[in-house]
Amino acid sequence: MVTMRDVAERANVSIATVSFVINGTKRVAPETRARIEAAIEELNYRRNVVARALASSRTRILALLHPDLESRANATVIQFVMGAAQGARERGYDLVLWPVNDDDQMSHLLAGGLVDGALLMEVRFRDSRVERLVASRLPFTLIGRTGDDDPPYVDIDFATTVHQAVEHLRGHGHERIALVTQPRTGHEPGRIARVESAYLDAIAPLGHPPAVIAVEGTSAGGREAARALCEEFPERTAVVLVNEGASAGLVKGVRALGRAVPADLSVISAATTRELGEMIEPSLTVMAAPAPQLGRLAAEALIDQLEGVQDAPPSVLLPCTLVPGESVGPPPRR
Amino acid sequence: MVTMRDVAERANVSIATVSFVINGTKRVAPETRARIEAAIEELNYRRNVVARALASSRTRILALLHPDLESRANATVIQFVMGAAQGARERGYDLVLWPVNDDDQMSHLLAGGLVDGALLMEVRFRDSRVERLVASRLPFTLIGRTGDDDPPYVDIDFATTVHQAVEHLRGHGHERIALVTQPRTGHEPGRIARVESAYLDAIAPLGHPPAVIAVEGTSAGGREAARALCEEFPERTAVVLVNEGASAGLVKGVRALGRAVPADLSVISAATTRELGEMIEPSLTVMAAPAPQLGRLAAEALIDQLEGVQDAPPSVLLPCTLVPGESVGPPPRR
DNA sequence: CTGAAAGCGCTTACAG
DNA sequence: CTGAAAGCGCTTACAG
Repeated sequence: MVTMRDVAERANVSIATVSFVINGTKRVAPETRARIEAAIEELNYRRNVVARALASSRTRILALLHPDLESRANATVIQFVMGAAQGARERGYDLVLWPVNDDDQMSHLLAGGLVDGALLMEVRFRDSRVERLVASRLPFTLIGRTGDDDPPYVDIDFATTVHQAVEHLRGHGHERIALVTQPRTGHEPGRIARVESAYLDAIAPLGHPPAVIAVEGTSAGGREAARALCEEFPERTAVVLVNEGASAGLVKGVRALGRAVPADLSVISAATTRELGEMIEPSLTVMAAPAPQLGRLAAEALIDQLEGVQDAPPSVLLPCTLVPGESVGPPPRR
Repeated sequence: MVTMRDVAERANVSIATVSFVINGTKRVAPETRARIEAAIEELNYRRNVVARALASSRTRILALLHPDLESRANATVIQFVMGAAQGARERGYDLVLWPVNDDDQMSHLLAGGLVDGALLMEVRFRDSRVERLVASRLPFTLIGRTGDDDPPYVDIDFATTVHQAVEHLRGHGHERIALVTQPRTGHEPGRIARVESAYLDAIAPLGHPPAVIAVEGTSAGGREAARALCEEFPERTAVVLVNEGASAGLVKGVRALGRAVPADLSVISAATTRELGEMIEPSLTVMAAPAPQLGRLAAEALIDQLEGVQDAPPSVLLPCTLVPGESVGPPPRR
């Protein structure tokens, strides 16, 4: 292994000077710099990142803390992860995956000193992991939000997204619009509450009572939502989904119950990928999640924080993008 | 920050002894050990992983080298990634994501000394990255295979999988079976060739000429395959897909051309997730890829290699699992 | 069974 | 503008 000492010897300088040149931390005479750069080139030297980390007490590694995604990983999640990895890499950072199940394990990892900061996925309304993170004194950025006065976060702008979805349906003449979300368990993702209130807000001017259906993010959940829609809310002419995993099941379920999409029921699925929309028959109108961008922004926001960049917005909110498919049409005549 | 020195002082021993206790590398008198463990507990000490890495020249970090997956990430890929992360973590290793586009960047990263070994995804038939990896002298495991005499790898057993798919269709009475794969570009994934030859092998006893259709792994690709099937190979009564991304498009396309699934054409999609099958209408019969297991096995194989574990099988091949849906039935009467 | 000490390969005040 | 030296927090022969 070629070390900084080898380079220093070849260039007839001290290792300190080599370090200054590599890091650009101090001005070095042009001739000296040239000698050092030549030596680096000739020896094909690469600075050892571990030694650098120990000496500078900065590892330039970020952790992505996430629950077990092996099973229920949806398409937006991977886009998010890859966006974060890409964003970190471009700034010279590495991203480690930390599948953590319990808070103790998380604290343990955090205390090891491997990472300079953390990205926390799937943030829930009251999230004990956030407390642990705060206690660890490690800088971090949330993906999603907890309560109101939040630490730095990036998130989908669900309020705007839901409003636009409702607006799109209104533009087609719909007035009785249902919402399909996920169940609010003790530790629901913070977004459920936000989505619901945005929905209530958006349909208020229409003068019809709300219809909220919460089901698991699975095909079975989607079919259950279809049944609820047809039986409990038969007057609804359109539905907004904020439940990626249930989207396909809902459409299949609705059609299995003898109702056509969009002739009898218009469907719009928010916070999913355009690819999902294309897979379903009829092609689903979706609001595509800005997952890759959010992943990248999350990494960048954290790095800005670590490097003390000024004027960096502490938090970012991005809406989804409407991608019209064939699942929205005019409401049926009665 | 609490260091090993703090622990040593409190327990009245040298830091060497603390190290022996923590790592279990040398026997230590029970009383001494107890004192040290108590001190660790009281001070809530955690060994610094960076210092350990530098001193032991083992970082216990693995790299996952992958192409840009931001856009075309399919469901099996994320399962694979998460499986690898999980497997590494359970053995006390960390997994960093390295989105690498060009070989130089890869060599550069490899030379930094951050990782003890690498996992290479999406291996192609002739893959220059493998050469770089060999040149770096870093241990690695491939996901997928290149040519014949391969370095250690884990892969889907495509031969067995395709045979089983054909067998399943034969069990339903099909004899004219087509194959849909991906295009063989200059750098095709190594699996395409394997899949094709397994297919040729499996249908040989049926006595009908092969029908191979290669399309992109997208909805558009799937529709193109549907057209090719209906127009160029109208006598085929069943199709085996080894093209996750084209699966939905193929079914939609076939139905759009007025042919029913499975009444006119039976469809089986290999190396995908069961979730994908459920999303499509009619529910697709799939051969579910053992992606989470393969990810885990890849990490474990690499770690075994790093730790010099004996009797560890150098390479692993796992077939997919049949998950019956509603897309396979008897061939149409003519 | 335990300790003193060298060393891993860098960074960073400090001095000149 | 450059260098000598301390130090980051561990591991690991070596000695006793």
